[in-house]
Amino acid sequence: MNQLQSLRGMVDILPTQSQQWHAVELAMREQFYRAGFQEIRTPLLEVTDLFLRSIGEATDVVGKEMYTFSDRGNRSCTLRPEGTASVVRAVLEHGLLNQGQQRLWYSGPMFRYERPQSGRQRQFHQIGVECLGMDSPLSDVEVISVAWDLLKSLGLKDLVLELNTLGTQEDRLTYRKQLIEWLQDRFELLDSDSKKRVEINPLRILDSKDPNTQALLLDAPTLGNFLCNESSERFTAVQLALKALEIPFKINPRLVRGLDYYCHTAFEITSSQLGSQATVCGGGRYDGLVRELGGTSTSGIGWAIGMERLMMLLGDSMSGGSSPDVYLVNRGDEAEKKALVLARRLRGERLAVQLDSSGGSFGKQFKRADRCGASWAIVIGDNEARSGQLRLKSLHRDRDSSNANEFIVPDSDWDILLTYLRS
RNA sequence: GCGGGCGUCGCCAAGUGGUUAAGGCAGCGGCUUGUGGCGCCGCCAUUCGGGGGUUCGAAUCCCCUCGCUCGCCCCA
Repeated sequence: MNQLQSLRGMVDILPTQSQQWHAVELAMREQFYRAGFQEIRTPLLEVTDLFLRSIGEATDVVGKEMYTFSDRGNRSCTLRPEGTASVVRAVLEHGLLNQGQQRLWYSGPMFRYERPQSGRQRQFHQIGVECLGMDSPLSDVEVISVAWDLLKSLGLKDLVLELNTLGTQEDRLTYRKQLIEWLQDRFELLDSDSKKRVEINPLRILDSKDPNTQALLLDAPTLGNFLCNESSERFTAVQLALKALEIPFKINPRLVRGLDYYCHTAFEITSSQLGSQATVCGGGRYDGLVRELGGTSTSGIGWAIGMERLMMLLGDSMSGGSSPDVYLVNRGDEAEKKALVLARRLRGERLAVQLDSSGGSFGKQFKRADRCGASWAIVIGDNEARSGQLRLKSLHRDRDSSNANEFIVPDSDWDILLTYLRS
């Protein structure tokens, strides 16, 4: 077929689904408002360097997944692959930290050039929060609880909170050294993917899917043993606070966030119902990022929820089309004009009004009125136009009963008309 | 980037070498140009993702290509 279609991995959200998106977004705004977060909106396009410096050049996101191109001024630009870097950039650019801590939320499309599959698209949507200038372990837990409660409030079940600590930069460096040594001693026993990673990204070998490698790793040194006092105390504090909030969690020592800027608390909320892309929410602490991007050392923590994955979990539990209150059946030149005017007036009264503008017999127009689920039909034909009357007909109730479902109202009697339509 | 599955009307589909490519839903028109939901009738793929080949003959076989989908890697 020569038919034009959307780019691979770019998905349309059709009217039947947009309803559910609105419902979810509304629920989220409400939660953010109550938790004291404010919205920030940043551009979709940023200077490539922002992501190189924040996410890390060795990561897959930067290495092979960015939509990068040169603009007409020959600047290297990138469609944002995630939200945190942009938010931090904006906060620094506008000096928001001079006004104290920041509790921000954002939402919008992100872009990653990957092979699409279930729960993964090239343009996808995230909604997330970023807190800057808050370094108590309690703030980790508060932020996690906002995500947890949010997902719970949408009626999701079977969620698992997975938790880990990545320690400080120094913790990881010493651990990394030890791990590389340990791996090099067993180099020949590793799978081919892991062999390539020994020097580049040894921590990720811990997450290898190869069963032999996994078996081997049972005896490998673990990051837990390399944590400094501050790191392990913090981790304990986080766990205690989660228990106090009665949020269940599972420690997953293999949970290593893919982006360089994470440290200390790392977490994911997963669902067994999502197939192989099980993470619906992921986040963690990133105390080094602000300085990395040129600000004064400031702690940060945040998370992001993948909207498409969330929608998959919700099924169609929150969908449901909207139908108009009134369908305006009209026929005849004079009647059409009156109907057009009436439609506007009723809309001014906050009623949802659909005007039949395709003409045809009354029978045809009623068919359409019925199909769109309107509660009321208002009929204006030649007779009504002449006599200054409106004919109302209830389309839902009283269909089979003997109750009257048709009423005649003078078009000058606005109050009676509205009373009917709102009943 | 690498594997597996699949591609027949807007949607769900039958059809696996032989004259006009079933059927259902949706849509449109009519019975009914002053009244909907039911019913009945009619219309709705010169064409089977695209290109090439084999054959007297292909949606059906072969090759190439494009797309979708699931998985790997990685992430939300």
